[in-house]
Amino acid sequence: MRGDGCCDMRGFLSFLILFLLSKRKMHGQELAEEIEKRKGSKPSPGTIYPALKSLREYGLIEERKEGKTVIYSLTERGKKELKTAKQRFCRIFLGVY
Amino acid sequence: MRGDGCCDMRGFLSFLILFLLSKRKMHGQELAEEIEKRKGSKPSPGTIYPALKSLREYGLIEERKEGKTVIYSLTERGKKELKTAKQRFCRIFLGVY
DNA sequence: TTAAATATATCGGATGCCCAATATATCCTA
DNA sequence: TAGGATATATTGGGCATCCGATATATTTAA
Repeated sequence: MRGDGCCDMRGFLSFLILFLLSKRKMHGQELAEEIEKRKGSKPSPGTIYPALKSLREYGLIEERKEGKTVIYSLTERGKKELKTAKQRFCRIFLGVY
Repeated sequence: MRGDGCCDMRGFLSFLILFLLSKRKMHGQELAEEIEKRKGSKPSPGTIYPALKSLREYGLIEERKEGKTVIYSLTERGKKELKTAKQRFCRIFLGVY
């Protein structure tokens, strides 16, 4: 339990990244800003890049280098994984609007 | 990232407990079973009771001993905390149905 | 061609969720 | 009044998330 009240809710970052990338492909900084909009604080580089690396290693996202930035997008496997993760998510939090 | 796919989603337990107790007061085992229904696996005693203790120490839930069992319910502060946690939750996961 | 700015990436460590094992207490049954 | 079943509780530790600090690469500005 941390200062921001109860309910740490750690462990949702990868899920959120998959969800955001399913809306549109983005590079890391864009992702960090989208997350900041939602949760109030911007994830640090030490948070966002290891998470992206992990998702890539699991074959759920792929990268395309484009000059300075790297564009991340979902793989087919990532889309499938997001779908089942969503179902799990919805069953767990059924009724929490 | 763990075996059950991506998206660990740990750190939601306290939140879920507050939510479930807002529906009806329960004792620990009932809570564990409700959580099992939602997430598929039953939290172990070493998970559920420390979580309850923590929530009690933060003044978010209160206990009433009743023979063998202990009935847990939300305090006023717990209700308030749940409300803001819900708002945070909904903003973070906006669009994830 | 420096210098600053931006993006990506890694490392070490703090935090705390969660579990397995174990212990205690109460209730029920024979 | 034993013995089993159920509920509560604690302890120790594993492990993933997440952050701060630091490093590298590319782009832009001067």
